[in-house]
Amino acid sequence: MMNNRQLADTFTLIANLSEIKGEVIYVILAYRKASENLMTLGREAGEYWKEGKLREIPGVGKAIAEKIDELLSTGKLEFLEKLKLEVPASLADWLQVPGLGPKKIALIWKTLNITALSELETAAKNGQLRGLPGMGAKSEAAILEGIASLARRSGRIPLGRAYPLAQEIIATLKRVKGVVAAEPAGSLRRMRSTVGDLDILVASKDSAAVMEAFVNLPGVSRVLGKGETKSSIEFTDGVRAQVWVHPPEKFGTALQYATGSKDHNVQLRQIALAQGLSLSEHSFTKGKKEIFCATEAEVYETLGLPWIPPELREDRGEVAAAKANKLPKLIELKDVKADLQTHSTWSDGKLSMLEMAQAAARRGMKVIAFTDHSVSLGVTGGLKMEDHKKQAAEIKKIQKQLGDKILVLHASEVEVKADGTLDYPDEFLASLDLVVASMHTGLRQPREKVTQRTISAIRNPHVDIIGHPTGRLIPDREGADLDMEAVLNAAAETGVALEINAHPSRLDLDDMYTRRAKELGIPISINTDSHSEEDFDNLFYGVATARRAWLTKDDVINCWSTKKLLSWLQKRG
DNA sequence: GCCGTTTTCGGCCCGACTGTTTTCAGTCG
Repeated sequence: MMNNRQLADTFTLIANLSEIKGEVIYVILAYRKASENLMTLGREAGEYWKEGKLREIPGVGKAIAEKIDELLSTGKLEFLEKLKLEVPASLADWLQVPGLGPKKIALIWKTLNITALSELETAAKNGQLRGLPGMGAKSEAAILEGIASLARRSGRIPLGRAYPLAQEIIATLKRVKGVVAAEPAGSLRRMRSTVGDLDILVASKDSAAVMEAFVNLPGVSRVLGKGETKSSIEFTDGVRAQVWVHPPEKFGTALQYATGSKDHNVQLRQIALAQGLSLSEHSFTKGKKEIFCATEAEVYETLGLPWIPPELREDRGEVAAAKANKLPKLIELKDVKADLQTHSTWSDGKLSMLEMAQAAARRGMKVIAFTDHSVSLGVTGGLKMEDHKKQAAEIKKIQKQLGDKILVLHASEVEVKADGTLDYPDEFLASLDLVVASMHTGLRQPREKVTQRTISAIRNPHVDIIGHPTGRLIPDREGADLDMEAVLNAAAETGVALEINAHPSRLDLDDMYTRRAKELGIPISINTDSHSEEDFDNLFYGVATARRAWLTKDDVINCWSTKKLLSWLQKRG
């Protein structure tokens, strides 16, 4: 059965081919919207389908519901097959080329009768594109450069790489004379796990100076555009960045606009229109009157709304919640008091337990659990059962040194083996303070098998937390093909906690599934999985993911008082 | 193609930038 991602890809393909075909734009937008909503559903469309409730999925009406039904029943779609006969599917790849849109693609395809990207490249090299209506030598060169940059770019940029890079750029821009403020915007500010490019917003009256500094940043290979309010660049590694410059008195509307998401902004504009206001990145206008907002809070206030945190601005119900004054009080970094998955030199960590505990304490942690790997994960120096006696003795010793600065828990990240059994027997697991069960191998098992494996770990009464539940690695590896609804239901039943692994290459569970987990009342645990001191700083990304999932500090066991956490662990056995 | 405290029909955000235009179309976010 097709999963949400495959369904979403199908509708994106329909949208792309329809666009090249020249279909009315709103039909295309509808397919795109449905595709996006499927990607961020948190629950398989197949579940809705079984219940006969496909149309409850936002953006899915009669026509798209019928198409989903056909895809889920037969795995095929007659409509798409016919569409491919009209517009060759390979043309959809052309849309990935920066600077090439549906109109030009259709023009080139129909005039030169070519469909492969390689043919397009050859045509451009041979000078066959100049001379087509509206195209000259520059368009031709831009397409060639676009194809080359496509090859350089490896898709979306992980947040863990994008965020520090953006901070560097911001630090440089803040030193430019006249700059009052500089902030990340776009999906970067909304803290999505991956971003397409880096968006940065600057407040200054002297736009030219900022643009000059921006296009001259170290490592810039191309300037894609340079204007008074907006410029964009590409670095040698293919990463793209974009800056907007607005005067300080317009910074609020500009930051709100540039942060998005697009759909969130559409909602705000509609509220504005209902009040007779028009909202742009520059200001509100009412007839000839213009209202400026220097801060974002003023923008929302003008609309009669409380300020909405950027992580929520995905058009997933946040505007309605704001209207009803029911926005959650989101978890913050300072609320986290415990790190329940860390590694020391006992397995593959770089520092001793004492050094790790001290580093965690310096960051305000009150509890740290050492979850060194279990025996079967040989490459990590996994611990045999008898090793744990020695580790327990060392914990006793360092606890004396640490005093009441931080409480050290003796734990283990126990491997869920390919056959679904855990690496240690139950009697032994019962003797540990805390058990995290994780999968590192056999992630490509068939859906049923890998799901059953996870559920059997969830059902083990000694397991407290399921570590990085899907095993995804950003941006390289998709997670296991889990039946997530079954996994979440099992977790809700047993009360086990699911982890948001804070490492930026994991962020697993993701925001969508975490939000679904919250709906089902499942406790969440945010852990850094630290192997070194710097790794503790990744907590920031884990908390951001939790915020995107609408979590409050009560939803996260790492924020509980030590007493409450220990009593929860004790009850679980 | 979707959707509804202004609509079951008529809307659906809109401004900036570039290139090929001589007043605008295409692309992008």
